[in-house]
Amino acid sequence: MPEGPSIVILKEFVKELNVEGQTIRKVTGTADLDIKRMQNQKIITFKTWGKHFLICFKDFTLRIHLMMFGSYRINSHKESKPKIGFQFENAEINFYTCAANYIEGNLNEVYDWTADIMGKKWNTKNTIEKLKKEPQAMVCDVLLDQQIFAGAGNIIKNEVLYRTKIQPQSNIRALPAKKLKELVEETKNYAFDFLKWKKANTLKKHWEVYSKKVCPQHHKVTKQELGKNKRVSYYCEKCQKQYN
DNA sequence: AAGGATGTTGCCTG
DNA sequence: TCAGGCAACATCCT
Repeated sequence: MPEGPSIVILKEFVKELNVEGQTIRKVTGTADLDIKRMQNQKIITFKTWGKHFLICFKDFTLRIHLMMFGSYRINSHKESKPKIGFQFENAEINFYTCAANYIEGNLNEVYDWTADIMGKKWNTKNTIEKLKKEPQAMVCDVLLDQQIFAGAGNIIKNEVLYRTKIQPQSNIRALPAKKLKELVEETKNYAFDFLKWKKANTLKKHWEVYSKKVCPQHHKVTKQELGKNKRVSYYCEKCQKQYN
């Protein structure tokens, strides 16, 4: 489910319900949280930041993270009890297998909106500045750093590195300025391609290295756990260059 | 059909 | 003491 673009799709679906400004009739669920707090409260709006789905109330916000296995149903439900579910006068939203937490006060004090790769305030220059502060970092690590590329996940990481022809172990400091800029710009470009393909149900079809055995040039794809986080990197040793 | 994976947190250990 | 490692969470696809 996750990665930023999928959360944007969730937000778009939810906004179509036109429940912003409406009062929640009933909140149900197994979440370890004071869920009754939201009952009879008016929803101001829905937002996203990276992989976070945000339900905003007057003085607080509910943050939902779908993690690896999360799912949701709109105007329907699964057989299992939702982790958290909302009933409106004419609509229903249910979330399963997610992490839910309250954020108190002003969201702008919690979130750096310029970090969200799907957001309006995201910008190349700002992101390059952040990257330059971590010259020793590997590109496979920074692409998963939510403070820099909020919303990027392992699919985006691998596909962007293939597009930009950079091997995942490369260090930031070793990338020529032009290449660094390309890396940053392509992350946003790929994220929006991801959004478009996900909506069309054709995302997997467009994978060039992620979960693939061969790249589009018919070279063998290397699969390796790399970086601080030991997440899997898929890359082509022939098409992608190692910088260091 | 067992194994792996689009993610993150927090506990345990050396 | 604290950073790093790793389990936990929980579901669906291959």
